[in-house]
Amino acid sequence: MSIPTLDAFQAIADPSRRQILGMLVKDTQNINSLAENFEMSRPAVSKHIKILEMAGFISIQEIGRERHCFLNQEGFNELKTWLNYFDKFWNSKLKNLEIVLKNKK
Amino acid sequence: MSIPTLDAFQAIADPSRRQILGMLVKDTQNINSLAENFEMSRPAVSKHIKILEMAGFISIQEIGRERHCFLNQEGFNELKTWLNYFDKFWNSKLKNLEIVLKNKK
DNA sequence: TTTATATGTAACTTTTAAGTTACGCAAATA
DNA sequence: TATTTGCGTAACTTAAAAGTTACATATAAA
Repeated sequence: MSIPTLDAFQAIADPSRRQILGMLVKDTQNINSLAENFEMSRPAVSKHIKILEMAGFISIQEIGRERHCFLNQEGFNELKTWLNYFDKFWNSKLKNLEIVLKNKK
Repeated sequence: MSIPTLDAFQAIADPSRRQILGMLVKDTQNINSLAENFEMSRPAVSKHIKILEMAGFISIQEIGRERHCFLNQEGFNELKTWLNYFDKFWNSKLKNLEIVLKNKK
């Protein structure tokens, strides 16, 4: 785990981290209740959460000694922006096809 | 590099691989012309391309001894599907807010 | 037909990521 | 106030990813 990355793409590369995000769709959860769902140790889950937080996928609200995790749209938006860039490509390809078909007529 | 992964999320985790995808937006390119843009060796680029292909981000058309790479929508769609799942979450959060505001009036 | 080009692959090294255990510390509870 | 709970972190190990060089091979060009 070592140094946590800030990169959104790397953050979601790990299946456990995607699973954590999936769990937070339903409820806000603290670190321990998230960790209960995994085979791995709590510190391991804790590190995953740190990576997700730094990459903008989750935010954490500290309530006493507990840390409540919830989804943060930022990270997701970063991915969307990237995907949108390629959508322009598909759209222009589609347009080219239309032009070709039009000329054939 | 070793065994190429089939996972779309892992495929785009690597910055060089995202760069390769970016290069293919403009033109279909063969392996060598893609490799020219990188500091790393050609075999390294070749392996990245294999991973991108297996994850459904690019397709390859063999023309003689050359292999022409172009974007494939499949991989991108896999990511979109994943993101859409979370969009439901944001939408329901928004709806809850609307209900709260409505009740306040 | 010799040579150059475009590639894949195997064997290896290096780097990085992911996990572990052992600890410390502050907040809640008994 | 002693104890339990909910964490973070450091030090370490293991596993996987990313890169390298050295080859082999098929196609194209001289």
